[in-house]
Amino acid sequence: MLLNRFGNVLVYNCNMNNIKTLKILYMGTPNFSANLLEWLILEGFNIIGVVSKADAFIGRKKILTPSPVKEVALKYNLHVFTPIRIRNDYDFIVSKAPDLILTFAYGQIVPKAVLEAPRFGCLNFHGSILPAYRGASPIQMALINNEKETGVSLMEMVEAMDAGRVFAIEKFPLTSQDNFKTVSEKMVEASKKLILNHLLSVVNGLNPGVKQDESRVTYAPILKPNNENISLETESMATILGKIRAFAPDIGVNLRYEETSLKLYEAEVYNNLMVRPLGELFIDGHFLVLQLKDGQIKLNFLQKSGKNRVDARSFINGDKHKLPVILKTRTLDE
RNA sequence: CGCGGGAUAGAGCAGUGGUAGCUCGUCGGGCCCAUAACCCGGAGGUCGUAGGUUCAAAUCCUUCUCCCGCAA
Repeated sequence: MLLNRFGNVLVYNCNMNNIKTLKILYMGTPNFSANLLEWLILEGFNIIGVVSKADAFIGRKKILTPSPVKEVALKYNLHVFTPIRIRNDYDFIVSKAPDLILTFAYGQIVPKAVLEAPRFGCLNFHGSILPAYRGASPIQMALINNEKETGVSLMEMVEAMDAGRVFAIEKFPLTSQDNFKTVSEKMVEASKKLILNHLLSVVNGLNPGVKQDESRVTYAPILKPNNENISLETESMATILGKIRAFAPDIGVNLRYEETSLKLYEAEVYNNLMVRPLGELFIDGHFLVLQLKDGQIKLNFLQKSGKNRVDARSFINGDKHKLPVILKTRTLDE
C-alpha cells in the first residue's frame, strides 16, 4: 500500500470532483483573498469554514468593519472565525476537522497545532516567486524593486514564515502599468490556475514539492506608514516610481507641499535631466513635473491633504500661481 | 467626544462686511497643413444646510449634513 507524505493512502484515480468533496477550511483577509474565496465557492469546492482577521476599527469614525474575506463568508452563510491571536485561539479550526486548509494572505503566523489539524495538510498561496520575498508585503516589494516578473507560489505551510516546500509557481510579467491593485488581481488569477492545475497532484501526493534554496531567501517586511513617505534625497527615480505603483491606486506616497502633505498616486518617467533644484514641482508644457535626484517624473494623479484626488490638469488649474514650488521629504513627526 | 483641513459655475481654486472672480472645460464663431496653439463671443453660481448679528454677510456667530488628510 502506497502512502502519501501525509500518511494517507494514495488515490491515483482521484480527480477534481473528489477534490471538491474534501472539507476545506479557508484562511484569508484582504480584498483579493476574498475574490479567491468567492471563486472557490462558486466552483463548487466544499468550504466548511473560514478564518480571517478580527474586525478592525476603520477610518476617522472608527467603524468596526469586517474583513473582505469575512464579508464573503457571511454572504454565503459560511462559518467564520476571527481570532485575535490564532497562536492561542484555534479550537474552532480543530473542531471543524478539515481535510485541507487553504491560506491566501491571512496575516498571522499559524501555530503547529493548526498545521497538523487537516489530514491533507495546509497549503498557502504566497504572492511571490519563492524563495524571494517571504513575508507580509511580497506584492509591494516586487513593485518597489521593479521586478520584471512575479507570481504565486503554491506551498506547504510550516511553522517558519513562508519557508515550506514549494509545489508549483505560477509566474506572470510585471509592466510599468501595474500597481498594487492590478498585481493583486493577477495574483488571484494565478492562484486559480494553481488550484486547477496542481491542487490534485499535491493532495494525492504525486507532487512532493521542492525545498526552498535557503541561500537565496529574501524578505518582504510588513509595511508601516513611514514606508509611504518617499525620500527625495536618497531614493532613485526607479525606486520612487516603484513605490508609487506599490501604493497605488488607493494609498499613495507622501511628500511635503508647503505646510501640508501631497500624495502621489500615479507618475511616469519624464526624462533623465537634473537641471532643476531637487524636489521642484513645475509645469512643463501641459505636464506637471517633479525633479528627482536622477531624473524628472511626470505626475498624473495627486492629492493635497484635505482635498480630493485630482488629475494633473486640475491641479495645475488651481495651483498654477504657486508653481514652481519646492517639495520636501515628509517625515513621520509632522 | 483622538488631531486637523474643507464645502463658491461641469473641474480645480481665489475672494475675512459694500454689485461674485481666476484658470480649465463647455457652447457658438474665426484662423491654420496642423495643435491639450491662438483670436472673438456666449451660457453656466439663490457661495453645502438652518438660524442669528448688521443698513448690508461667501465673509462674523451658532446648528446640522457631507467630503478629505493624519493618527490608531
